[in-house]
Amino acid sequence: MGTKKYGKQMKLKSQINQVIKEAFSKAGIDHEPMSVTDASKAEFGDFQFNGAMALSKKLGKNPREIAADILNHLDLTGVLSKAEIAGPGFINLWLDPLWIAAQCENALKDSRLSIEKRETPVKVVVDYSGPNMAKQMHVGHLRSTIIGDTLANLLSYLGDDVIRQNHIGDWGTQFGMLIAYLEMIGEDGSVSLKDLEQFYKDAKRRFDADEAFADKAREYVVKIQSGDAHCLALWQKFIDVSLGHCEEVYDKLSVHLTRDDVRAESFYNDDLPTVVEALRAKGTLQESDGAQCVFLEGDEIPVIVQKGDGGYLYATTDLAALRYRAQKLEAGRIAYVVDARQAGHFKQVFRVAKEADFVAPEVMLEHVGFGTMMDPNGKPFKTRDGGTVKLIDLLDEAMVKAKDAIKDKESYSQQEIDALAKIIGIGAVKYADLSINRESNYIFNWDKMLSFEGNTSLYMQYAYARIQSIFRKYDGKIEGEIIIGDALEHRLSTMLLRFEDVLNRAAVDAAPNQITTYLYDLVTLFMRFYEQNPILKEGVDEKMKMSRLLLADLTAKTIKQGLALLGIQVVDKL
RNA sequence: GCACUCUUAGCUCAGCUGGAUAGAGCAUCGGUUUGCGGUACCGAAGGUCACAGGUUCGAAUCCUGUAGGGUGUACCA
Repeated sequence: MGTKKYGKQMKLKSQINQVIKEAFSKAGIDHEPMSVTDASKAEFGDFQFNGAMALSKKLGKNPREIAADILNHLDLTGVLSKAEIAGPGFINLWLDPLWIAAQCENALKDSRLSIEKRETPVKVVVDYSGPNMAKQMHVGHLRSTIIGDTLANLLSYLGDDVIRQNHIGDWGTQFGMLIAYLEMIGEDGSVSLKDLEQFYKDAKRRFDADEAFADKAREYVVKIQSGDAHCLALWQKFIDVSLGHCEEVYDKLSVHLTRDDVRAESFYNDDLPTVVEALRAKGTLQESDGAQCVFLEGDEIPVIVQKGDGGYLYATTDLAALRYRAQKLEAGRIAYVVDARQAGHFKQVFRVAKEADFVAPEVMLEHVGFGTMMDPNGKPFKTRDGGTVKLIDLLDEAMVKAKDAIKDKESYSQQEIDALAKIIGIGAVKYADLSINRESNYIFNWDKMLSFEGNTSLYMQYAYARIQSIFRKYDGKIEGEIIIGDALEHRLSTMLLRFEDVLNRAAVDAAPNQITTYLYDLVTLFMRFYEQNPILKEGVDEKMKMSRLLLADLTAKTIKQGLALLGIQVVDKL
């Protein structure tokens, strides 16, 4: 048992790849080996190397021969303990239980679970949420808000320098109407603005019915744009209140957006003429039907940056924002967490920005698109009368429904129940969204998301609480080492070590569902382990008890950390 | 019209850079020495991965075409 001398080193796959690479070199194979993959079945080991088949043609040898050659030079003294050739030339790999155990023990000692921070952080702008100040946040903002926040959490955790940007919509003709109405009502606005949706409707009704009011609204649009102090003050008041509504939602969602992250549309106002000028100077600008356009090679439709009447458009603002982010913020990666329907728009804007040198060629521009939220019938999510569902109402409903999931309500105070309901309810809504492939549409289903069964936040939270209950019951010192006793312990501990790779992969792909899939697999495995390998029961050997407690502890910590990245909390008791 | 995208079990979804007999959950059926939280665990059944070609040693995955759905398509954002 004296071989646990391995340092703190993770990135599981890359370590195994390193072993393979060394074998290649010793065997004199002058090719870069492909990466190992997770074994497709437990009986095939922990990982598998499939590169022998691919090399067959290049080396003019049959794949099993090549596999044998690699295997003969494979170092089975450190990370790996066993390797076998199977089928046409697969190499199945088993990790060394001692090595696994040592790695898990190291992870337990480290507050970051041995997850390394990137040595050279990338400055990443994550643009998400972006609500329109004229209206209340509705379900359409949910996905951007929580996917974006998760991405920001994740990248930040992995060591990137994350800059959150909330590109709120605070500019445009509708604000003339809204502030004219605000002024007409004459109060400070805080009362009537309680329900922005209603306020908007009232203003619109007035606008349509009252010609004088409509004129005033139009006049006010011009006045805000020309910097009229009175109108700007009204406008500012309105934005403040509206942003306050958003913050209420962010707070409920435990989303880390603050006023410091706000870079509103209006922030770029002064830049818009210079963006157009810069494009003109580049010679990419062309007039068409009175509008200033950029025609991109191969695209039918131009990017219009200035209207015939001289006004600017959202493409102009996006270009200004891109330039600001690339040049002022010095971002190396800019991610837009926006509805997939805007794919075409971003594709064009990104191209223009690069071609105009607003953004250096090496800067990664990505549209992190996502699908639409549907009702259980597969239709876009709406209220019964066809209106949009206010996000705050949806979240409140989630908390109400969540109360049913609490086990012994009698043993909690009302306050505790409310706090629990928030953690459960909001967690369920977020998890349901984050656990499906970002790019596809998803069907919103209360019963499913608030179930204890399947890949849900409650199943995770339950597993976590159950582990905590083991520790409450044990209530003693945990001292000892991890012993990999059986196949399930082997699989569980290996799974625990995969966490870092999963996070890195999810960060690259901007895919939160890779994290949830992992957590679900981990918890399922733990539940099986726990069922089969008693921890506190009579007759369990003391050393095994300690080992299992340690594994349970690391599992709980991994669940907690994984959920934390998704912005979901855990509780010790459910 | 053109462009983009999707189609995997009855339902909801995984399936990572192509790899072995395509995986989960729900629903259905059956099981678990009073079980450390049974809101759990185990098992059975269930798929021509829309269809047809192609590339490859190997395709749900890559390419082409067909059918069906969704979305976008110049002065809204």
